[in-house]
Order: sequence, then C-alpha cells, then structure tokens
Amino acid sequence: MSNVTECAPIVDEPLADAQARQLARWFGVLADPTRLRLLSLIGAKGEACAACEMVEPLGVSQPTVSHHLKVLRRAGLVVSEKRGRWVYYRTVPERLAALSRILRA
Amino acid sequence: MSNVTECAPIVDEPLADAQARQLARWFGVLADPTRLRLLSLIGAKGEACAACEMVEPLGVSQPTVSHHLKVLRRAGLVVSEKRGRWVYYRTVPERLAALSRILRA
DNA sequence: CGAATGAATAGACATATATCTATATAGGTA
DNA sequence: TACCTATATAGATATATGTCTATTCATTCG
Repeated sequence: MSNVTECAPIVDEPLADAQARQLARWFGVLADPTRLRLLSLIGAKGEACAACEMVEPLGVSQPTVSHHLKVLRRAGLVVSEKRGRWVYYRTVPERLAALSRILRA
Repeated sequence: MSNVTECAPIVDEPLADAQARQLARWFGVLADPTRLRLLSLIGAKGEACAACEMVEPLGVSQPTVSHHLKVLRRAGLVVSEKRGRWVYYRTVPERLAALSRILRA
C-alpha cells in the first residue's frame, strides 16, 4: 500500500487496474464494523490502549481486537506506541484525509 | 442503507454498532477493484452504458458487470436509465460526497 | 409477429476473511 | 532471575462474496 492516496478523485479519470486493486484493499480495511468502531474509538479518544480500552466496549475477544488493530496498522490508518506494559494507538489523520479526497465528488 | 451518510466524521465520536455495520456495508461496496473501476469509468465519462462501454475495458464477463452495477445501484452510488436498448449509468455525487465527509479527519 | 440482442438471473465454485480458542512471546516488575 | 500480564500468533471454522457459464427476460427493430 503506497501511493494511491495521491490519486485524484476516482470520478475524475478512469482508474487503472493496479490502482483499483490497491484502493479496493484500502476500502476493504474500512469494510468491517469492528475495525470502523476501533478507528472511531481511537479517533474520538485521541488515543486508546488495546485491551484495556477497546476489548470490552466492542464485545469481541482480545485476539480479534489484536487482529484488527494489525490490519489498521498495516494500512497506515493507525500507529501504535508501547508505553509501560500497554500499547497505545492513535489515528493517522492524513491517511483518512487522503481517502476522503479520493471519494470527493 | 439509509441515513449513515448524515453521520459526523467517524473519528469525531465513537460509532455505535448499528452505524458501524451500515457504514461497513457501504465501504464494502467500494472494496472491490471492478466496482471501483466501474464507478470511475462512469464518473469520468459522465455517463456510460453497461455492456457497450464497460464490459470490454474491464475485462470481465457481462454478467459480472451486471452484478457489480446492481451492487452499486443498490448502494445508491449510481443510477441507471434505459434509453433505446441500452441502459445508461451515472454516478450520484452526493452519495460519494457523504462518504467522503465521513472519512474527513 | 418473430428474430435478435442487451441485460439480468440462477447456480456452482473458489477464495477471502472474521471470529473463536488455545498457545506463544515479550518485556516490565518484584 | 523468575513471574505476570498485555499482546501477538496459530490453527480451525463458518460465512461472505467475486467470478464464471448457462439460461432467461425483455424490448427493439425488421
């Protein structure tokens, strides 16, 4: 996942196959309710720690949260930082903004 | 799929479960390269007809195109109109703009 | 009317993925 | 050093979905 975020809005010019595949992977990351709620929770709090703040309110298991956070991290939508014995997450606004721009119509 | 497009940006406040599911369905519609290319093609041309303009450049079968156009239509991202013996498609900019707004960070 | 054709549906199949339980890892803490 | 505990991984399973071929539907045009 690299430079798709620099694309023009998709309705401006026809997407090539490679770009479309990459973009689709990105939206695929957003195509899961649990991930959206994680992203939303992290964004709203400004910062959130994995198990202590996200497992319980989402009602899924710790490995499931861990899995989804990894997907979000790999997509560059969040970053993590270990402090003490917990891992804290923050969103990456530029990334979301880039996707937002791609949908602009 | 109804009123999720009126949501605030997802990083502003925690998404409830029902909203998250609905939003995820929406992004799921965008999470396919063929659908993104269809959307892009329609948007760029302003208007495009199903088989005559979209089957060949995308390199998938006519039923596959038909299937994806149906998904896009059901999501309200495109509208169709029959003229003569062809069906023409246009994008729905407000819909894309609404999704864009939800990702704004 | 009837034939031709653009579009939609049906059904099958393969792949992807979301979730769980069980287990491993890692690194702070006593 | 040894233990605890937050995270991550492994593996299994169920579900969802993207694609195809074959067929049906519907409508235009001769």
